[in-house]
Amino acid sequence: MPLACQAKITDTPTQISCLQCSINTICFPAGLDLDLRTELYNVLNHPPALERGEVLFRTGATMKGIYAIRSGAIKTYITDENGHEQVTGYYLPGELLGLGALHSGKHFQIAEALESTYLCQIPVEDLNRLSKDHPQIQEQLINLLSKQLHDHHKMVWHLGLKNATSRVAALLLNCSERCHDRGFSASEIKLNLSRQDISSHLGLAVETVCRIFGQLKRDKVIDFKGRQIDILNFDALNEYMGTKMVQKGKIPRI
Amino acid sequence: MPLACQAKITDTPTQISCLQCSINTICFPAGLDLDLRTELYNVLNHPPALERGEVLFRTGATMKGIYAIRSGAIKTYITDENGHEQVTGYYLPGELLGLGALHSGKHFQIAEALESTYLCQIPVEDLNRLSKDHPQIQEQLINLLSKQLHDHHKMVWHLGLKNATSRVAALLLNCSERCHDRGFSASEIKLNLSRQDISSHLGLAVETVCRIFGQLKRDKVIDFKGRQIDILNFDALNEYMGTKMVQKGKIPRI
DNA sequence: CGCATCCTTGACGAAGGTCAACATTCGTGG
DNA sequence: CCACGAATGTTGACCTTCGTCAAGGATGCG
Repeated sequence: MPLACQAKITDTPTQISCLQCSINTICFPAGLDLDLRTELYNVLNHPPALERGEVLFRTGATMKGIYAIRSGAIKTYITDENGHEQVTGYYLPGELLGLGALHSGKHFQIAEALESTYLCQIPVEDLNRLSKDHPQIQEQLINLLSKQLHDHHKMVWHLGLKNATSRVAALLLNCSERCHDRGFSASEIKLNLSRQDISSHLGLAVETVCRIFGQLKRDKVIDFKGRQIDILNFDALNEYMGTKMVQKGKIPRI
Repeated sequence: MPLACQAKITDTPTQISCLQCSINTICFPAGLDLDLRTELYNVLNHPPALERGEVLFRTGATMKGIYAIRSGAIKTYITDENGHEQVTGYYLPGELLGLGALHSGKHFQIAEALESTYLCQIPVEDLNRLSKDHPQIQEQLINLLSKQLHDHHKMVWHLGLKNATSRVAALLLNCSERCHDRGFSASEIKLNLSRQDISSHLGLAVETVCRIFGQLKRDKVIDFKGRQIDILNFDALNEYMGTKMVQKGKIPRI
């Protein structure tokens, strides 16, 4: 019986193996008998790849399943009446998507691929069916939900930071940490959000994000080329995120 | 067999009945047999009231159980090295606390009572034990977690809004909605956070929060006396939260 | 190659932070 | 019950940070 997905671990977040995946505890819980493994293998499916700009689900759509990202990246956002979008989340390989819709069965946000993205999906009906008979699976689901909740608490913390630089620093460190947790490099990260996406996520203007990136580069805290970011000085970044840097003239003009 | 808590529904969020409580589906799931009800009644306990300023749990503390607020209010916050605190959440009667700690067993934030607060608690070990035998309970827990996740997505959205007034409006509307969901008044809310707490939560200065409150009062969008807030014009508040209000001179000096 | 999209930088003004003074509320002890 | 002080809330003056507008550069795609 082959495992469902067997990608290799690489240095930059491209493809992820089941070992690093958020839902591997669901797909392949420890100490499971062969029958259940087989059944899981049968319900776990791989939708066709999403191309950049393609939408996985929209606001109000019925939840079809829970998704884990195998490779690529997804952003979630909401739009107001004027079509103006605000990014609410950014998901990396190995991470789960759309769990906030479990209780209502309806999605609240729009999920869009930022690049070619491969997913694993477990359809809700299969999940529900298997859950009924296997408390282990439910237990894992509870753990995953709790973990996500924890991550979101962190995000609320980061978004409540008072100045632009600390919010940018928090985003970079958060992304770095998540990459690291999945076995990728913590210092060389590909943040495939446009500057526009980043600014909308953090509640800033695009130009402010650019200027802060530029400043961090000049200060040799990070280096970047486009969306490929290299963190050079974690300590400095942590200080920027903390309260220390609320002093005068940290980001002078020119 | 008496039910565990039998408070009455009132107009302002003081005490909540089990009917409106988040965890009533856990305490008393529909179609449960008498044995399980009895067992639930036995594990559900009521810790002594917390007084204003008392701490329910701290960062790093072992999770003892899941808590629902019967009456009162709780804020959660984190502190940096300098002891500066940042509020990350605000919890009303009928709401759940500390679910983000389920996966690790350790709390990440500090939870502190904002006034005299009564709680219901289900100890983790009892929850785990009952969960093993009763998939219904686990299912409910999954629903609750998913609901919270959804709420936090909203919070991330609100905190990403670009200007101070819209963030304040979002907080007020969010609070109003949650009061309404629990059967309380949507327009007359007691937001028992200090201005300091609000500002720290929204990433603003205290003075800014005061000025925005003052402006909203002058514009007859809200009225307030201390922490008792009366929403007079929901449409206006919604517009403030949206993008419309990013025009010039909305908050002139005097 | 040419267009569209994204990124970057500058100049300027407005929103919001900081500092300071004062008002109000609340809790405590006389 | 009042008096006092501490904590909290409010307002004003001033200045920094950040948003806006505008222009130009880089990148990618057909």
